[in-house]
Amino acid sequence: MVARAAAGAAAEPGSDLGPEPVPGPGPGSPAGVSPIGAAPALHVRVSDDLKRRLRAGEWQPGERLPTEAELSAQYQVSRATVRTSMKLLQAQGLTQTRHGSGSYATPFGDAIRAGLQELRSVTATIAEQGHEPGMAYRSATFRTADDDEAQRLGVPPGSRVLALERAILSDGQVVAFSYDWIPADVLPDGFVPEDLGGSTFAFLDRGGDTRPLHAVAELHSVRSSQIGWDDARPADGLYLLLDQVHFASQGRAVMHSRIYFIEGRFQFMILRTR
Amino acid sequence: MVARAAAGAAAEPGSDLGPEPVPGPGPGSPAGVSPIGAAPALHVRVSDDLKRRLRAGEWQPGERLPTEAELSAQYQVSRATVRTSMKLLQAQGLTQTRHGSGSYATPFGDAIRAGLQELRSVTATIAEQGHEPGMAYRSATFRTADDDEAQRLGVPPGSRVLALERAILSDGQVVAFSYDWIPADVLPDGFVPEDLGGSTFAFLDRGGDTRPLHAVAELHSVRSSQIGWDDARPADGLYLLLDQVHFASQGRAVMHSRIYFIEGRFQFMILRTR
DNA sequence: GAGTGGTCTAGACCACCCT
DNA sequence: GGGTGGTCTAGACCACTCA
Repeated sequence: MVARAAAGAAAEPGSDLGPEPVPGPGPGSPAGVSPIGAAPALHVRVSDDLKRRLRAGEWQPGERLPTEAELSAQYQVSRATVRTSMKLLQAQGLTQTRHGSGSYATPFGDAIRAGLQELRSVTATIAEQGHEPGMAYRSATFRTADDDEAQRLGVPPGSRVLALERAILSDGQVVAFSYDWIPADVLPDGFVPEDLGGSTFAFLDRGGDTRPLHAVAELHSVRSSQIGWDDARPADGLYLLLDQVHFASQGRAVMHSRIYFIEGRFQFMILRTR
Repeated sequence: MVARAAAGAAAEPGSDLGPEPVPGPGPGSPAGVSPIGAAPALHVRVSDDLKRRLRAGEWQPGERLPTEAELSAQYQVSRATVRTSMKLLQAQGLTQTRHGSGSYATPFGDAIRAGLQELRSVTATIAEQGHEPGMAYRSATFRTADDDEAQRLGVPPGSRVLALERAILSDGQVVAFSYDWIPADVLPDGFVPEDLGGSTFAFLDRGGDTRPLHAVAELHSVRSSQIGWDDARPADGLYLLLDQVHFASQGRAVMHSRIYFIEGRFQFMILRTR
């Protein structure tokens, strides 16, 4: 059985050539230098390059992309890898694929972006939408987690947690009130609240093994006069609540957030696909 | 080159054996008969069976599932197929996978399911959560689209649209009020409202080129006494509004829906990843 | 260092679209 | 009927985890 001796072996380990179509269209491109660390997976590089070409307008909305076989030849990768890349594009709503016909650039394109399914900090989302994010801390105190809170975070009842209360701003206007709880053992030794800086997300990222990878979010409609503070509160007391627990590797819960978005001040978009 | 003569060829076409672990746990199960039409893909059957076993409690939350190699042997499929199945489970938040360690049943479990990012009909979501979906039409009438409506659907102002008003039920209880608009030219010749049947989604699916592939959804918190009808309305008038336009192939808008979910009666979950 | 998931390849056949 | 995407297999090597 089994022919093919020298098969297997993915892309040569040393191949640090950035994403680029091999015999492709333009002449030798400047090759986007990969910063440090491990190179992204092949299918990610291919996908990134296809994104670049889409942005560059190589295929207009509705236009058909090259066939999988053609892309496979262009990038010198297997068709399976091309297919994985195409899946990424589809998931981001950049292309549509029709069985027996081909893959097409979607008419939407840039419009999307603020998708809820992608785990990003609120401030990052605001920035990406072209606004100036801001943050106003109201308090940052250590407390003892009550039973309910401990359960959400998967820590023993009575554990210490850092409780935060913040207002999230966009172009100087309050768009949300955020209540966060972070288990004390997630924080580094000698931590003081000042270390948090602007984004808790960025802070957890720096921790290495506390980097949030997933969040399980629940959505609710809430009306209350008890949420928020000062005159930033909306008159009607109407909020969209994003109640989420963030998980790092190992399935470790690193933060529980309840973000009350003031209805009408923040755009919530979701691209739904199947 | 190329050994293996009788390779390739997926599962024997005739194999209508429902999803079941081959040498697996329980003794020969009654094999859920697949109704009509094409059998689901192998990886879907495997995935469905794993879901069944998860529901049955074969692996408790946090517990490790068998390795990919083991599952590959159990189901007599390639590891690649097992991996595709696992991806489905992950996307639905039922399992988490840790590189070098294994796949684990999530601590969330059943709660999830209603993942917003997956485009499914509300009735399908209800059914998948183990409840009995229902639908009560209040009206189905042809109207002239106003400018705003026409723009959302990408049809000329003044076009005819079918306007629907429905209540969505779960186990006999109203969980949402739905207002839908479908361009008349999406409907087949000789259409009468009775053709709609239970799910508009299923109806559009039958149309071939009207099958919804994407939806761009917006979320809002709404409080109003004008939504809904009869005594099914909640006292506080609080709703979570899912305002979405469905697109079929070619980027054609085929339906605009505003679904007002009664706060507290429907679980909205999103698995956010990066 | 053994075990487990992550990535990638080459090849095969099927289902669907279009001309 | 030819072309295109959809599914599946077998095999290989790599990266990570954990005892």
